[in-house]
Amino acid sequence: MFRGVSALFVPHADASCAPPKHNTLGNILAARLKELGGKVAKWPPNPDDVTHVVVLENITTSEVARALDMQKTAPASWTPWKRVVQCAWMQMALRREWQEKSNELPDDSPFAVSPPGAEPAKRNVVRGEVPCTPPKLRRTNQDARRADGGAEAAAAATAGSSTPLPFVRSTGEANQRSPRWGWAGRNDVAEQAASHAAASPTSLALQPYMTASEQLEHEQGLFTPYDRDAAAAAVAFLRSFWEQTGVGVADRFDEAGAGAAEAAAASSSAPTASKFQADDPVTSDSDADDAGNEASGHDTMRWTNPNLFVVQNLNRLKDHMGGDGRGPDAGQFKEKALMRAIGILSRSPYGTEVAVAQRQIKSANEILDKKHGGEHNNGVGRKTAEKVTEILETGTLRRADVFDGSNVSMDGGSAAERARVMDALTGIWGVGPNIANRYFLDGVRDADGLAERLPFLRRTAQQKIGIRHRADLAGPGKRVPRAIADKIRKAAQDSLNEAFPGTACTYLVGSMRRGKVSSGDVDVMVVVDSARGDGTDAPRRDRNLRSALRRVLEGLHDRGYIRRLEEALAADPDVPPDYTLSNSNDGGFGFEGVGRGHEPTAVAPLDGDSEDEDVEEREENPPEYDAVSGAAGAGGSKKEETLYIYRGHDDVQREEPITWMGVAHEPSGGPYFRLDLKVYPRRCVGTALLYFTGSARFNRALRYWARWSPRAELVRAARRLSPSGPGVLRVGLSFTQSATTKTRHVGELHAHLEQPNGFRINDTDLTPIFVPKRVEKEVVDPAAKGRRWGGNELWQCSRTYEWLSEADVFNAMGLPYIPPFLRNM
DNA sequence: TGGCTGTACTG
DNA sequence: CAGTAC
DNA sequence: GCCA
DNA sequence: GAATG
DNA sequence: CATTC
Repeated sequence: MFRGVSALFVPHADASCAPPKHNTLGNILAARLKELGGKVAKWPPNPDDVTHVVVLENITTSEVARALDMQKTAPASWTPWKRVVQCAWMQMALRREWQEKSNELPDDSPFAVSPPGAEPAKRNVVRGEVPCTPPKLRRTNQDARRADGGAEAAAAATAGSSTPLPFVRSTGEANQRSPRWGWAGRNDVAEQAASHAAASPTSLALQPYMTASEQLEHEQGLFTPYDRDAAAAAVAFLRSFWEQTGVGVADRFDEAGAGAAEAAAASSSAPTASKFQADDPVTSDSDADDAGNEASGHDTMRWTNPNLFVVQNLNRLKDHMGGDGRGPDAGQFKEKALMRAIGILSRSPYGTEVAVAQRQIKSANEILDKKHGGEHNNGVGRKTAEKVTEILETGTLRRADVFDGSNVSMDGGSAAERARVMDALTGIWGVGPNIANRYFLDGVRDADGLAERLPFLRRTAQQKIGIRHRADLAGPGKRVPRAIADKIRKAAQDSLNEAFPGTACTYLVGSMRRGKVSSGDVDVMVVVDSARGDGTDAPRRDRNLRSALRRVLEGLHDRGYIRRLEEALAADPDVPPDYTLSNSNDGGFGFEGVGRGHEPTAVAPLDGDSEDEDVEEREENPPEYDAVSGAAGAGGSKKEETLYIYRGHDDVQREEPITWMGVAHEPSGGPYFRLDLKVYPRRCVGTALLYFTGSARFNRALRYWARWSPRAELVRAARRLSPSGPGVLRVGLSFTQSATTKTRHVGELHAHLEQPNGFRINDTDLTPIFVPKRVEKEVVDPAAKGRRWGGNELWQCSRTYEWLSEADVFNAMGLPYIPPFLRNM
């Protein structure tokens, strides 16, 4: 097709104008171009050898000229212009070749780059991504599809909440639903447990709060009973800390706990209280992590909430606030702020006025007038209050109207359309707000539209899987029933038992462990006890965490739950040419998913003493166990003076957690769902379970509280755990760069430490932290370029602990054990 | 004005 | 790094 | 958006 | 090509 | 990934 074409690739306007390298879009295109008989012009180019100038970005010809100038190419020789076209043209040609076996070059005029002097086209495209104008053809197709979708949606709307939920058993479940704890009061703990037991046939009758996986814990002596009231109080307390919201509300746990418990009990006496369960684990169609949505004005809100109207309006606005990830101006936090108000209102059994009286939400005026004598507003401040006032007074929210008005246009389409498209696109696994936004600006309107472009997009493995299974995975109604999750867990356990009897244990975690009867995905955690078994310290391949994961995957494959990569590709009739080529990362396991850490990566010198080691040599001669165990996270082997970082090498003992995220379905067929596997060493079962059980909000609340709340008990707990008192320490410095905080050792800080005053929690550790107070000496590497200790950095105890149960973790923090089903925040 | 959980991985 | 995910 |  | 951000 | 070494 490209015979006679000699293309010069221009990377992009602000690049250094080096020829495109590696796996860039330019390279992919260049490779295909050569395959199809074209030529790729060398850089710097000889004008005579070039028939097309292909730009990887939507730039003007003058910018191209500037780019060429920088390469010392006489601009004069480039006039008159050859065809300067967007790379989309080549992509289109390639697609045509692939789809239609066409032999003709497509018309390039729609892809011509605007001439010098013309208004530069808007740069609404990621570098290297398919730029700008979508081909006409697809636009009409889209219109057709959109019309269809609209009709369906309308039909669904008239039918009420009858949208079929593919994964949820259609019979029975609705009738098993019962109110849960929380607003409804203390008895509901028991009720919840009962319904939980009903939902989980394998639960022990005697201990109704145990899920199947807890039963397993119990058998292993890991389960700890709990004090129901204390746990409920602790949850109420932590909840008040949800993301900074409740800071200062109560400094003392007991006071706050008692107060909250009281409030809960009081509200339970309200006649209609049980109607307002925002995230009933049994009832809810979505995970608790989405709470707020559930109370939204959509068809999930079946009960009558006096605040429904206000909530609906706030929610309309919230839907347009979707975030820019965690960036500095991330809408994430605005969204969260709105959700706080929405949550308060939707949980309240009273109308707004009553809620105001109860201080569940302050009245707009009150907030505007004063600060409540120092009290906090539950994180609902001026702007939100104004919005509530507006809704109450005018019956609508202008800002939301503006967004929702279909005639309001913004880059790439109307605001209302944007919200819809963003929803559809972010529903794809691997596509977040930023990427979705780019696609929107790019003219993509739905997942199918994105799928059409897939061959010409450099995308992550996740996104490819996400797109391939978009029909099964996307959308709010797609849920996995507990029974299937149980089967998967059991299959995993069985596979391990066959291969490595007695050394590995599986848990069903995620929302399932919190007692939900269905979930958006299946989370299974594997714990490998590498030390158990033959009684020696010697590493064994079969105790390797990675081996365990491989074994689980193979077992799941043998039983028909997951596919090998080849099977997935073979089953897909529409596999585009480069679908398999680029950057697919399956973790080296060969199954349809994204594995983590499969190649040995780095051998870095420790303390800068030794020369760089040869990675390949190390691979050929796997290091002895002693040398490697240090690398595995136990503190480094000073003897070797080299820190080995292996990403899951089968020959070494690997003690770092390993994950696999992929898709699975029932052996008999049926829709695919997301499956997450994570393997941990035994020493962190407790913290790992805590993390992987969630909920996300619970984790955030807990971590935030543990780190920042200078509660006496917390400090005492930290001191109890900490091996050393105050002293002079050397610490690294961390700094913020580009909206993310990086820790890098750019210097040393000699400071007096006070007692540890909090904890830092992650999925492998709970460590006491110190805030260095008086700085004595600061030695900063010039490379730090003036960056200094910010004052908020923490020194973290380097000692590692064994967290063999969740109860240990709670204990260490001075918290009562909080059972999983109470963690649905 | 900076922080809002903490971490690992891709491309 | 920016982005995504858990 | 809210808070310190 | 590996390392870096 | 894009860029630098």
